Amino acid sequence: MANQFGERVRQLREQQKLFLRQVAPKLEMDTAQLSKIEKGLRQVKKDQISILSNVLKADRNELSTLWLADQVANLIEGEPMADEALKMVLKNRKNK
Amino acid sequence: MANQFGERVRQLREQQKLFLRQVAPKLEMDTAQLSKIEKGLRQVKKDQISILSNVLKADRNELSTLWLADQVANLIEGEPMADEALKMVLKNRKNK
DNA sequence: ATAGACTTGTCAGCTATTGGCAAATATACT
DNA sequence: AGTATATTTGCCAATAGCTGACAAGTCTAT
Repeated sequence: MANQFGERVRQLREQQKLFLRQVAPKLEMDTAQLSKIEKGLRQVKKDQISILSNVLKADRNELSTLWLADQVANLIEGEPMADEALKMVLKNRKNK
Repeated sequence: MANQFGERVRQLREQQKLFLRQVAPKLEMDTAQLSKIEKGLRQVKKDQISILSNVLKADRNELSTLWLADQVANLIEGEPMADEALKMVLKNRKNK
């Protein structure tokens, strides 16, 4: 299961030398939840992504992109027609 | 909301000159449900896709691809970082 | 062994989705 | 007009899936 988002959050948090205990309250959750988010076992809410990027002094677009890429990757994982479907989506997007 | 899958199903069903009433029972559902599926208001189950492609004499891969493309399109719709995320997913897939 | 950081498990409560039916609408035919 | 057939829409109980909250667990260092 793709979890680039959670891994990056952990990396950023450790770079800032912050503990789960320090970050979790900013998101109004406990350390257990944040731990699961970093491990990809729980979903983060979209509005929590911008809070996270503030607390971790990260680029909001970077985190949003990683989060979305994980969603897509999980959706298509194990799907034989994944490549064709992705190409189709890209093609349809360009026609706009 | 993307619904290439449902539109194609309807097209195929009409080409085969079949009524909802004739197709729905093969999927163990009523006409209302199948109608909603064709309109993209309800999800079809994956194992129903192959049944549909048999009944409608269609290519299972084509329908699977359309279905998956819809899922992805709905997931990323309205997301500012959609293009970057899609590119990231494609790039990660190639490294395998 | 105590403390601190993180992880894991559980589960009630919440939310979203589904299945099934009934009623409404649309279209065609007499 | 009315009748018949096809499709659509609305509703809601049942189900499935997810979340929040807490407790208990592991791991590491002192």
